[in-house]
Amino acid sequence: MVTTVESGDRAKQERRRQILTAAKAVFAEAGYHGASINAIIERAQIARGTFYLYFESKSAVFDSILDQAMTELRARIHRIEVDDPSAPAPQVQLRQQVLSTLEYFMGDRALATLLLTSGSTPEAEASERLEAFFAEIRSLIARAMTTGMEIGLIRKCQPALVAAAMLGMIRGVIEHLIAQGPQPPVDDTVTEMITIALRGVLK
Amino acid sequence: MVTTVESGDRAKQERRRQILTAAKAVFAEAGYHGASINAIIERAQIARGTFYLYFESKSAVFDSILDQAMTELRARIHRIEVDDPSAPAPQVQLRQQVLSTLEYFMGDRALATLLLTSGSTPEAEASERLEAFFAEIRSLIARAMTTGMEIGLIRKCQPALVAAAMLGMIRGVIEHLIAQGPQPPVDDTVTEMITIALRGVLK
Amino acid sequence: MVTTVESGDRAKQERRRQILTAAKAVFAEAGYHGASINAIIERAQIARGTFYLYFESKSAVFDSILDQAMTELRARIHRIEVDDPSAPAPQVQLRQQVLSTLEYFMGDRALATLLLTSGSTPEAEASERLEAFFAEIRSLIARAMTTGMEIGLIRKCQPALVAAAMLGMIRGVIEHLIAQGPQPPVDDTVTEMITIALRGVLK
Amino acid sequence: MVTTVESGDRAKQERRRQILTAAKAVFAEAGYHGASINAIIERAQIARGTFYLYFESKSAVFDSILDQAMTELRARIHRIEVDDPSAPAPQVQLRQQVLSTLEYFMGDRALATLLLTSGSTPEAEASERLEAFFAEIRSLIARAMTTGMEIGLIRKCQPALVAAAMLGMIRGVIEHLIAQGPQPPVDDTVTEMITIALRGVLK
DNA sequence: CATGAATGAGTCTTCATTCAT
DNA sequence: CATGAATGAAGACTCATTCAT
Repeated sequence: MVTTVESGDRAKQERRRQILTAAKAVFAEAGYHGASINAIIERAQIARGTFYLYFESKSAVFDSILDQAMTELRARIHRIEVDDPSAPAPQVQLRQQVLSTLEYFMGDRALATLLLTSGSTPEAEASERLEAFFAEIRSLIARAMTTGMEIGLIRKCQPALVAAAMLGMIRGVIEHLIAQGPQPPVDDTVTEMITIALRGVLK
Repeated sequence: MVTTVESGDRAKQERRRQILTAAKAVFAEAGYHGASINAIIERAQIARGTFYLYFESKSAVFDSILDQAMTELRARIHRIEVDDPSAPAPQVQLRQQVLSTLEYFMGDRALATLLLTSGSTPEAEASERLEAFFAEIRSLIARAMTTGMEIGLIRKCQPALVAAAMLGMIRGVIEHLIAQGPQPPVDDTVTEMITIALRGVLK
Repeated sequence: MVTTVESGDRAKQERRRQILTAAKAVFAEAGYHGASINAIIERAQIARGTFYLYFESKSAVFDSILDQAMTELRARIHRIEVDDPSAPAPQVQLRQQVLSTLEYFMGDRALATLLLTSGSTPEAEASERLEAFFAEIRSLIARAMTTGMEIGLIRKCQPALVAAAMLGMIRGVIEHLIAQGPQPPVDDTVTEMITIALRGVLK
Repeated sequence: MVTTVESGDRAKQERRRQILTAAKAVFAEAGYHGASINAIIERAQIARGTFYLYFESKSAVFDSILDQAMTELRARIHRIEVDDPSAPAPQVQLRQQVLSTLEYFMGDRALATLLLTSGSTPEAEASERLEAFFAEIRSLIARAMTTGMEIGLIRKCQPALVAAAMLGMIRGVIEHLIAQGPQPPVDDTVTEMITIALRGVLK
């Protein structure tokens, strides 16, 4: 009995995943408005009603996808620790976070596309949260800049502007990697990105 | 008679502009799918049928807007001339182009929003052309990098990746400026942007 | 031009009427829930979108129908004037009101059916107002009873109960008339109804 | 073995009742169309499939409820016996039947609501039978009137019309009692009702 | 017998587009 | 040229019913 229930639950989770995956792909291809429940259920190979057995509405799936992605990303991105001597060097921490983030996106192209393009999309309330998430990251970068200036690591600059530029740069690179097709050696890319950010392109 | 026709033509052009302006605002606010013909004609103060007198379809206005913007931008962005001794120094040329571009966007926020967010939106064929336009710019930057490397101005780097990063950075900054509200001193911003790109943020 | 506009308005009113009539019939046949927009537009010979050009929603038409009916009925039913010497005798007033009401219903069977059966139907807010309307009438009758008792015309009784019984009786008679088919001589019916109410059926 | 089967049958009957009770409440609250299988099974605390183990369809439960009610009512209402000297006086018989009917309804408000409002509801075939049932009662009253006229007890009147009025009156009163809330002294109400019917409200 | 996941026909509503005036 | 009434395809969502476990 217990086994039955458990396998039932597992099956349910499986279905949910299946729908989420289909929805993610459709949203990535067509955007929130352009995506139709029809397209999602066709891709997921389920009946119309089944969709609504697992999600309350179109915007609910959308929100669910973005929320999960933001959770995953938050787990990969933190403040860089500069005071704790037991922590790795700042540049190592930075590299680690960028690498981890890029790898996450490369592992789920559809999701990356979604994250990059769904800043618009009113209607779905998660969209605002996505914007808030980006603001959060910009703020993280800005504070890193301020700290860096204080400890003499970073040159005098406008932290907010630099943060906006950096986040844009990251997005640009991710877009580039996605457009490239399959697995590029993310490692070298990270090195290049960080170099650009820290030293620019001049000789 | 000729005068009448001419003034008629001028009036027609005026109407077209009026619709385009309204549409631009609506598209910027709601995105391609979220924008309704209704919203556009209300904003333009015209009747439903009149809209279709000037544009074939919803996507036609959208395309028209993007096309015009791309034309304007192409007029502001060129290859940087390094051989011609009569041309200004490369950094001056660069600065001029970036400044002109930013000023164009600041003068038309709605359009800037559109350009930044309409990478998604299938349906409207201009969206692909927009993607092509961005590719064009990335290619311009990439070639500038290659040239720069050849003449020993730029350090060894992956031009395509750098181009993606730079374009992303520009988009990030424009987003930032738009979000800021009214007229910031674009001039300083340009200086900062170029500094980041060329020298990074390290001291 | 004025003529055109006016005829346009008249045409619009005509359309509205056409839809209302169709809707009334469908609601009467199938009840609020059972009635589908499909059935209404088929009966009205219009396209789906046209319906929504004239009414916001299904419940809006329903409300509109009931509201209009209640307005019409209110115009036919008033407090019976017993003090004013210039007014007709109470029994004449009563007869007049009952007659007028019955004639109204006989002139629009579908509407009568609707009024008689839509006490249930939640969802449409007019349904509550209909219930309130019936309560209003019951209250009118109850007060008439009280007054009648005071002036010694009516025997001692429970006004509220009598009111409920009387309203029920009226509804029962209307149902009966509708079921009968075409034009019965409403006049005799009214006489009988009033006689039952005032003197009962005993010899 | 026999015992098991019997207890099984009894349990089955129990389940059936449980579902009927739940359904009755839901139908009374929401009407036939407004009632959902979902609401019924939630109220009955059973699984979706179980419902269909006991009833063929939604309309089948509905029919079953109405049928049972009609059976119960038929057991309470008969022709009034005027010839048999051993029978109670006609007015006593009348009183007994009205009282018994009212008590039945007061003991099951949900059912009363259902009976009063389900005259509409096509779809469920029992609705027609309900209409037939009402016709049956009207016919009973009409024949009582005719008989009454023949034996000089009732004044000259139109039996069919009087029957419709009387049935309407009964329904009006039941509605009134239900709306009142808990147990009013049904006895006095019956007296009033019969008085109205027989002698009217004039002094 | 009981369960509840799955189904898909059907519902209301929106909106880009057409066309008679 | 301008208008706006009319259209109907398409979209999101509900719910009675079925069936494998």
